[in-house]
Amino acid sequence: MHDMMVSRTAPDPAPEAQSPASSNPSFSPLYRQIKGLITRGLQHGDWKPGELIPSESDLARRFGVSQGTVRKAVDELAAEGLLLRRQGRGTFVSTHHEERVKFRFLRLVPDVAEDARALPQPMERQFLECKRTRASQDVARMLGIRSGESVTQIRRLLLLAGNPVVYEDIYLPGPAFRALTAERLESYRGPLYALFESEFSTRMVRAEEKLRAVNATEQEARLLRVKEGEALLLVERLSFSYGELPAEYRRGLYDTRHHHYRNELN
Amino acid sequence: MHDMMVSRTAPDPAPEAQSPASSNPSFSPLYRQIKGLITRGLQHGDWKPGELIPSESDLARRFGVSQGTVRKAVDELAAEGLLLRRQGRGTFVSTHHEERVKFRFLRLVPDVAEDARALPQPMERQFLECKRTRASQDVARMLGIRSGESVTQIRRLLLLAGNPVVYEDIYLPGPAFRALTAERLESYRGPLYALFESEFSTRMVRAEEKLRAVNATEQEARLLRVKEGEALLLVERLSFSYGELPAEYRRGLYDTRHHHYRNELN
DNA sequence: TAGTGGTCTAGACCACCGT
DNA sequence: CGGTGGTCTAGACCACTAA
Repeated sequence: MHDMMVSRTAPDPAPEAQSPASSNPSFSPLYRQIKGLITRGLQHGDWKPGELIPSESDLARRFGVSQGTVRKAVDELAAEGLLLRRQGRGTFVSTHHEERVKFRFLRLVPDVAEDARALPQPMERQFLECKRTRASQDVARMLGIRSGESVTQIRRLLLLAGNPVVYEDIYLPGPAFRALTAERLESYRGPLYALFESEFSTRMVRAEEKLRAVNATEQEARLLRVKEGEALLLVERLSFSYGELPAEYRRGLYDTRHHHYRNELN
Repeated sequence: MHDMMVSRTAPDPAPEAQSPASSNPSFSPLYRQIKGLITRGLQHGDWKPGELIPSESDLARRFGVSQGTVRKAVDELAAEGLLLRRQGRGTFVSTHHEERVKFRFLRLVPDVAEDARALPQPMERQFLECKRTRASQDVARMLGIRSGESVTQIRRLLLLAGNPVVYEDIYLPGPAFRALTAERLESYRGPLYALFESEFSTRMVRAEEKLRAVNATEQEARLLRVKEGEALLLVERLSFSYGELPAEYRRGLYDTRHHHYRNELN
């Protein structure tokens, strides 16, 4: 991260929250430019997940703006989950190692959970496969690569008290995950995304999911120990790393007889 | 809404974003108290959905605080969807009549939708029933009333191009909806929540959904024109009005062969 | 006690909307 | 043009953390 001043008329590259009929479309407030600079610092690896970033007053000095302007930029980044503020300590780069944000993307909760907001107890994992393969047309389209390109595929089960609840295929693009092995997956304690972050420099920032109900095939039924034809929740997830880069495609089948997918609408 | 000053030490009744190990738990920043006062004004009906609320400087004068403090309060309310800011015009009470927020709670989109963020075209509606009945134990528990109390039940289909896609039962608590009839439902153009807002003084502010996959029963299969046993997406929704008041319970079955439920994770 | 984020203020100016 | 929300500043003080 370099010290640098900032212009007051540069356009905002981020398409978020744009007025459709803006009189001056090439206008970006200062704090958004600061936000962009901080984001670039995160992408570039100036500060790694879990690390402390410079204080607001420090950043304000570097960028040549007031602390309030930096504050607004950091506010938005914290709201998007890229940064984590801790009063009295400083501002940290978000990480999937954080106890508070573990399983941030898993919305499956047991029906009997007394408090739906409580953290789910971790499930047992069983890895069935971890191999290099070529992207099918579907997978390639989701990941924004060409079909036939190399991807890493993980197949696993999640179990609760010995009962399989989730069966999923995970696809990771490109050569970044070449070194990933079944053994490493087995030995690692903690969320997959924490592993990806620590050892493969890929941090998942946000994700889009598509949900549908499907009837279990014979193979799926066997693995999840349900009857063939049983209704399963199919969850397709596309995860993005910094800069809206598609970094993982996941296809999960959830047994929802004793669990449900929880969502909040605002 | 009365003019009134505000204390600097009153506790924050809202449990949101509380530090678990706060040294001084009975501390609430000024802007949260202002937020509470505005929320109370909304509950009390001082400003109705779609109406303009007083300007920030006006509110600041009334409450005896600076404009920046009011601003922060309004920012949060706008982020929660209770208010809508429009530069140059003012701040408005959110309404389900807004073109931009119609079908805010319906996450079902056609598989072929080129832009997932595009507004779905409105579906045809077919009301099967609208009657007064007694709350079952399940429904009563969800709505926070006693079983046996009077509720209004609506049963309907949503269709796209003549094909049924959603079959749902809607339960509304108490006497507020006594006047609701099948005829009114049939004649009304626009989202249900807009009708509830305009004619029954009930605005849905947020909702929680539980999703699972179920096999279609014979009756469900007939209504949705699918095979018996076909996997359907069961969506249970509990909607809340101002002040976290449960105001609607909904049990919907979605045919997800050509549609999916879309969700974003952050 | 020093340093961090969190709140609050007062004032200036800008972008946008309706008239 | 006046009024609204939106941005930016500078400075004061508070709450919290760690040493």
